[in-house]
Amino acid sequence: MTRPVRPTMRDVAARAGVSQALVSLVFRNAPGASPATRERVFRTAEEIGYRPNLAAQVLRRHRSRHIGVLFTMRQPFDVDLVEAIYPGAQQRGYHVVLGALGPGRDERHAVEELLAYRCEAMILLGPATTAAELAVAAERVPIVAIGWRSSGEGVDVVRAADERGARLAVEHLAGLGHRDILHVDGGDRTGSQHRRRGYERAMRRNGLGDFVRVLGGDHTEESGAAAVRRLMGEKVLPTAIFTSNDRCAHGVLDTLIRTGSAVPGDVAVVGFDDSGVAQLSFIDLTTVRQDVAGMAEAALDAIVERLEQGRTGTRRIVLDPSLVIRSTTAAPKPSR
Amino acid sequence: MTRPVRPTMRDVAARAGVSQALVSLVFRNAPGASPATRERVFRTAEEIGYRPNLAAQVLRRHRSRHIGVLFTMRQPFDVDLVEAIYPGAQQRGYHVVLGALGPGRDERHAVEELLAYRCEAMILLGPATTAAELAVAAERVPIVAIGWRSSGEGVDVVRAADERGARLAVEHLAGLGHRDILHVDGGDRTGSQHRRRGYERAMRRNGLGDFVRVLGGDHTEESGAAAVRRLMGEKVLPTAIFTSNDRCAHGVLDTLIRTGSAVPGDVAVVGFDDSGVAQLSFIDLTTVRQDVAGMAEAALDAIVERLEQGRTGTRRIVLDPSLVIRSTTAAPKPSR
DNA sequence: GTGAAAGCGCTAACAA
DNA sequence: TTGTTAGCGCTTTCAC
Repeated sequence: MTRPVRPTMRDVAARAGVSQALVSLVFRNAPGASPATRERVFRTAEEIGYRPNLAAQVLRRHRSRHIGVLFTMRQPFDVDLVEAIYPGAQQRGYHVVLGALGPGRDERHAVEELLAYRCEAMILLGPATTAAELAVAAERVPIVAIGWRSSGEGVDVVRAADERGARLAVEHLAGLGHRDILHVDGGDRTGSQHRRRGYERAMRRNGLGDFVRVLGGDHTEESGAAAVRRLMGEKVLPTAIFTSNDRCAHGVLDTLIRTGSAVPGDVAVVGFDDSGVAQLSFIDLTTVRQDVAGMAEAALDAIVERLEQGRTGTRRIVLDPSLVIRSTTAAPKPSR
Repeated sequence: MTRPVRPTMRDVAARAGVSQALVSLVFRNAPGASPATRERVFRTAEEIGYRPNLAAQVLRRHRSRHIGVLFTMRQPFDVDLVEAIYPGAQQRGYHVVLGALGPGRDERHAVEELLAYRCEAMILLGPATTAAELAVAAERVPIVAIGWRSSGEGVDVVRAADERGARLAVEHLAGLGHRDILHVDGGDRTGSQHRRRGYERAMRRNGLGDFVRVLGGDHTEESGAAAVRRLMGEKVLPTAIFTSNDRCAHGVLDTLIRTGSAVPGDVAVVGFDDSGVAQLSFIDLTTVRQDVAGMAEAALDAIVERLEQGRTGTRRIVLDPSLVIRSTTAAPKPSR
């Protein structure tokens, strides 16, 4: 069991015939080394396969330049966000450390782990943690919650204007002539409460207060499927269904089609997020698009402001969603 | 911009009135401290909010106890594996460091990053990297590739018996009376070639050599949808379609249903993986199940063997897949 | 049962 | 332009 001892800066220095400090200089791209030396150091390092020891760097620099990102692998929207965060972080000179949430890995645990890695800041996607718990973590490092509303101090929030998004959906449907528009909500999931409220208000504002109807759900396909199955017991289906996210819409859509309802002929469907599933050619879901790239940028900017510009006040950034009209919506059948 | 200076072991030691070395002892659960001292150290640490500095630990111990896991967030099967790896790694006393692959984040880059974090070993899920490239990385740390075939030395491989899996699918369909069984393959994706070969062989072995037909695809929903659309131009559809993975099967399934074909009435569909999508109630896909838990365990064991038991020879572990019969398969219509 | 001391690989201030 | 030096926070002998 030979431990593969990796070359250190000292080894590079010895081989290149310079001091170890100079090697450090060169690797940090700091000024103060002649081009010739620079070249030689790099070549020597290459030759012996040297790679900087991040642990030593972090220890010495008192900075890790790591940003922790907590997310749920199963949520396509979270994945979209993570993919947008990666390049943005790199641009700003930070590394991303992923913390996956899931069965058996709760938020507390994951936050602790990211803290142990010496993350300088954390981005939380759709966190379920209470404000109080977050505040504790926020004392240690800047925290940005995406898609989450906090009244807690110290936690920056980036989110979509969920209510406006829901209004876009309702007005689109109402504009097509729909009146019996049902909402499958997202329970206590990210943004759900405000999407539901936005739905209710928009319905009333459009004179459809009598048609307001909400079925309980969450942000999974199964909850959408279950909602439609519950509906099947009734004589008439609503002419349109607006769901709290795309995964739920997927369940609604597929279950409708499999039970013989045409979409959008019999029932129109609108989702929320515009995650990958909505964009599949055979799903082609009309949905409320959240500005993923904008959210990622805003979150990173919020972190940089705190880390490098000394901001201390809490920020709340709200981004406007937009409606993406695809093929799951059309005017209701004239017969109704 | 006050840098929040975190308490160190020295601080704990000073406050508890012991030496710093003793605090270290206590935190490592090493023998040699009285219960009273132990208690006091822990209490003091708690009081001042001390948390061990992982960077310092890694630097000093020459061990990070980190295992890097490279995966594709968009592949449900990869996500299943990651979720199985987490608890297994923890049991064995290791931390998991995630490296996400995706657009703009290639394997080389991700491997380099995990290496920089001082990962002691790496698990690669369905890697696209060539053997040669992997061998370079394998010189530094033990590498286990899941679902990948390597002839390269030094890289352990854990995979499903893809050919057998394909045979299970074909024999199930043939047993139901299907003859015209088409395969949508996975191009160069993980396991595809062997699934295709398994399909071809099983067809011939069952006297269906004349019906062998492969449509090119990959492991995405769109490739399944595209395959069905290509098929629509023809007078008759096959009575059964076997795809190289579940996502592709999803595209096949949904496109069939949307274009008016009944499943399994008109066309039977079989996927591969048994990932989350296959288990959705409204998809309920008959599929070839890969033993995710078994693969995760095998990969972790392979790593521990190398790291702690000094194994050096290359291992190849092949796990048997099994057939999960759900509702997308049935006997073909008698008319045909 | 406890403490002193050396040093992991690197950075950064200072000296030459 | 280059070298010297003092640690970062921790682990780990080796004394006491």
